This record gives sequence, C-alpha cells and structure tokens, in this order.
Amino acid sequence: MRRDIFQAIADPTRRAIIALIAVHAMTPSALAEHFDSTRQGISKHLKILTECQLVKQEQQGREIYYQLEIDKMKEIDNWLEQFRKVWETRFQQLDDLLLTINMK
Amino acid sequence: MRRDIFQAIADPTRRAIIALIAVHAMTPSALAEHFDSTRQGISKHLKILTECQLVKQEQQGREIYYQLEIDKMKEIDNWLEQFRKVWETRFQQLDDLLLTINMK
DNA sequence: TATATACGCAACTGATTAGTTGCGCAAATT
DNA sequence: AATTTGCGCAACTAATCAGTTGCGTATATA
Repeated sequence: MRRDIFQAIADPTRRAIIALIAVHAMTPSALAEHFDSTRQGISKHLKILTECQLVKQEQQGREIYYQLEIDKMKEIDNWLEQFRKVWETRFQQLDDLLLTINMK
Repeated sequence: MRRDIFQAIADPTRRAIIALIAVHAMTPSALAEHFDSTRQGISKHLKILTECQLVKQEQQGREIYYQLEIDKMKEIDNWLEQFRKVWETRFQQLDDLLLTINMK
C-alpha cells in the first residue's frame, strides 16, 4: 500500500473529487452523481484520500460529509518548491542572456 | 495508457529521477547507480517521463542524456492554483475571525 | 414496526504497473 | 576486426488498482 499524496492525486477521478469537495463538504452519494461510477467506487476513492489524510469525515446522522484537508495540499506545493528554484534560475539565465545581447 | 504528469509523479522513483535531472542532465546508466533497480527499470521510468513530456533526450555519441522539461512542472503548479485560492480564503476567514475577536 | 436510505466492507474481475531477464543494435575502445 | 559499453525493445511475472456486485448495519421515514 503506497498511499501517499502523489499517488492519491494520480487518479483523475480523485482529482475531480478533490476539486468538488474543495468548495464544500459532500457525501459519497452526492459525489457519485457527478461521475459515471457507482457510489461504492467513489467510496473507495474517498477511502484512499482519507488514508493519506487529504480528506476528513464528518458524520451527520446517517450521512457522512467528506471535506478537503486543504493544508495537506500544501505538501505538493512544498515539493514543487525545489523546482521553483530551478525555473527561476533558468529565467535568470535567460534574463542574463538578453542583457548580454542588449549590451552588444 | 494514462500517462499524464500526475500519474508520472505518483511513483517515488520517478520523483527521485526528476529531482536528480533537475540539477543536470544524466544518462540512464548514471541514474541507475542511484537506485536499487536495473538500468532497464530506470529506462522504463524515463520512457514514461518522456511520453508525458516531463523529460527530453539529447544524444551524445552512444550516450543519451535525459533532461528535465522544467516548464512541464509548472502544470502541477497551475493545477494547485485553484486550491491556493481556497487556502487563502480560509486564511482570510481566520483573519476576519481574529479581527472580530479583537473588536469585542 | 416495516421500509427506504446512506453508508462501509468483502470478494471478485480485468487492466495497469513496477520490476525483471534476455535479446539486438550502434558507438567507442582495444 | 574483435570486444566492450550504452542503450532501447520485447516478453514475462507478481503486485497493485479501479471498478463492480452483494452483502450487513445504522439512521431516518411511513
């Protein structure tokens, strides 16, 4: 069982679920209406999202509302940080190049 | 064959490859030395990374240098954009809350 | 109290995946 | 010219994954 964030967002259905519950919490049945698959299928995705703590549950009577743990999404942002440095450096290099050309 | 960026970065070995070649281009054999798997195993990962255009090749004699297409990484950043709005809103809400408390 | 609804869990299936070994080919070295 | 090195490709295997159907259980409604 790999079950990390990156594995969680690899599936397009899960990314769609994340986008939906980012707006407001939803039940598995409500979510399933947005997709072609069954409620159980969506539940499985929610289980994976829960296991890697991207999602938390809130029981209300017989309904369970799933909500996005927005802070967990920042982990992806943090991972991207190391590459942001690279693309800023490359941009700087392009900048330097343009400067050199202008100085000719 | 899914083969999109999110599927590409789902594998920890591929993320490690990306991090390595972000610094400078490397050959499959050189990359393989950093991992427990075989050169062919690494080549398979490079093939997936190439297919989703996260990586480009440059042949030099019999060696093939693989280089990161840093711009493609920005696609992940773009996807995160929609959630940045959410976490900024939540932050703003917390801010508003604190303001309300202070006003009491 | 009977019935409908919302859900999770378990078992199953077909597809995909990460990894392997074993080629063959082209470039470099001897 | 013979050998070594670097590589991609194909075939295979074991594991994982997305999705299904079929339960059981708890909550709500009639």
